[in-house]
Amino acid sequence: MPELPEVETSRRGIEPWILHTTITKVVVRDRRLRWPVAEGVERRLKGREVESVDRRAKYLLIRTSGGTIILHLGMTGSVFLVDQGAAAGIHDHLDFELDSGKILRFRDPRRFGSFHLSRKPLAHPLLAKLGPEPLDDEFDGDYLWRRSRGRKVSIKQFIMNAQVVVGVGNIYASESLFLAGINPKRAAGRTARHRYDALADAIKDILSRAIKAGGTTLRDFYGGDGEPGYFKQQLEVYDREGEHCRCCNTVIKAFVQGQRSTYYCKSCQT
DNA sequence: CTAAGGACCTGTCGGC
DNA sequence: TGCCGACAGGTCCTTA
Repeated sequence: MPELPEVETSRRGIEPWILHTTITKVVVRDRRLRWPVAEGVERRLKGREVESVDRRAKYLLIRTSGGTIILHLGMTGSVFLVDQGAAAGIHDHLDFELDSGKILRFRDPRRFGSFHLSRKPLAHPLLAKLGPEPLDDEFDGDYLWRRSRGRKVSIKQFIMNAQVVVGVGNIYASESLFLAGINPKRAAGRTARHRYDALADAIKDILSRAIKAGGTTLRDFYGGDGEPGYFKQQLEVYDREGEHCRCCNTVIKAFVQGQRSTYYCKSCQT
């Protein structure tokens, strides 16, 4: 479900509700997430105040005096607030009860999401080797070009690799390649420097606009405030197979690449 | 080191 | 109406 804009939308949605509140109780209904939820997290978090709500890649980082909660939403995860006493559904795996009378609830039907508690979250094995944030200044065309030398993978799979750059998932990979005019099948190592300049700019542009629109809701994404994302209306190629390119009227094609669907316009993207 | 494929899960949708 | 396969916003792990 969530790529970087959706996680950032979730972060902004929950932050005002949980910052500087105290966790009075943690309820784990199902420990079977992507990795089993560690024993004892309930005790470690009880009575702790939420000191900050951050994001690194697609991870939400909720810092408390008892350690930092590292939450990943996987494909179908979401976080939202409900009033205390609200009935939990079958996929509501985690509750963080707050002294404000609200509950921060984690729901995840497919259970690809994860929950960890760490004193040093950025050094956690899952986060330690991640590439740069796409919206940071250190991420640019020169960086992408340098990292891509000698790589034979397609450029689409290259930018979806979190060790190269984080946060670019299946939707925004197709979208940014369209915006940069690059064919997704092109080999990463055989793509010219000036194209990487355009691609880095496109990634920053797409992600910024998607965050501004509250993310993309295709099926079931809702931000922490319960609102869907409105970026779907701005998608140029993703999920538009058989429809016409808004730029040149060519029919949008789809094919599978690395077991993920890719959408593109064969006329605009070379 | 890189690249490719499988694995983990549940829900939904289209076709027969 | 009911069943069955295909597919879905992620990413780690194993194998070659």
